Amino acid sequence: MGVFSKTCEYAIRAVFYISQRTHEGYKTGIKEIASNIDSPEPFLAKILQKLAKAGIVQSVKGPNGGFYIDIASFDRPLSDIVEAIDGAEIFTGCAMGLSFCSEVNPCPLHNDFKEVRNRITEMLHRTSISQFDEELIRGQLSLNK
Amino acid sequence: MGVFSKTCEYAIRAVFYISQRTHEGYKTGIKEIASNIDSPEPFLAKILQKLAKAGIVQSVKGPNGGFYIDIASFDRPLSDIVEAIDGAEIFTGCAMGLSFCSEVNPCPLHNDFKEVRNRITEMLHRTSISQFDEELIRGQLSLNK
DNA sequence: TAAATAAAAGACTTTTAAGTCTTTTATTTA
DNA sequence: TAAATAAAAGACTTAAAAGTCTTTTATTTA
Ligand code: FES
Ligand code: FES
Repeated sequence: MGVFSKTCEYAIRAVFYISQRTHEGYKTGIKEIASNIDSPEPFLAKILQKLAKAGIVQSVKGPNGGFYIDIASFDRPLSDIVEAIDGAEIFTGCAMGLSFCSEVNPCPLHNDFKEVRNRITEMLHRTSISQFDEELIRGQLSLNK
Repeated sequence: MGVFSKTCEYAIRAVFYISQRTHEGYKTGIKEIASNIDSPEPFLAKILQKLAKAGIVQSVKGPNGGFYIDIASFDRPLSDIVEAIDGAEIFTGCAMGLSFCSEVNPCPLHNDFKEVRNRITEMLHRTSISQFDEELIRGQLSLNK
């Protein structure tokens, strides 16, 4: 089990890929996205629908249609994707599954785990959707395999 | 979704509870453990069987039987529990679900995520099963709710 | 040694996550 | 305006995680 659900992993990879393609001036169809991020095509379709409803990606139907990211969305943080797919638990939940994390009656791992959680939160808030476009275009970063 | 599976959360809570009770001089039955860590009793039974096979907890059947932790196991790190239940993925896996994490062809989150993963790994290696016994006995830490 | 106790074992069910398929709707272009 | 294209919608299936139940085995104690 990873830190994010499989669905969320596909979502993040897809959004990075779409951002890169938008940066290059293209709208991108599901088939191309799926093959470039190594995900099952119909499942990815479901995920992109959800992201489109959340306003994280944009889409147009018909010939020359596909998915893209509008200027306003380029700077959205990765945390928006994670929250839309997996919810907020990763930002607030207890390491050991207590129903809520608190300073007043903490679990044994609380002090260490809140640092971990903060790091994850910082990473996801600091990182933007379009942040890696150039490195992806240059082929220095990987979204598949 | 948390960082650990639900099964693993129960396992950690149970082991801390058994350690505390062993420290106080008792063997503890499943019913008592389940009610004190707020877990479903028959599911916990399965989990404890697995931990017993892994040598992380010890058990004796029959009257006055139950679960306890032998002296040699007190100092085992929490990572042994996590690895026995969830496997090693949390220590080595890629944030975005690439089939392996590497420096040579990293995903966009690699540099940030390896720090997160290192923190989790350190926390789990540094923390021992018996480390919180006294605070648990004093009621300063919580394993339920 | 019989009865009681408590974990081990394994088959089973339920729930959730992951993945697929078919039909509909919107858009473009010939 | 018809044909082609591509996403949206929703019903559906499969696989994995979570949880339950019943029977067996080991141990103790009366
Ligand atoms: S109470 Fe468990 S992490 Fe805060
Ligand atoms: S390659 Fe993704 S975390 Fe290392």
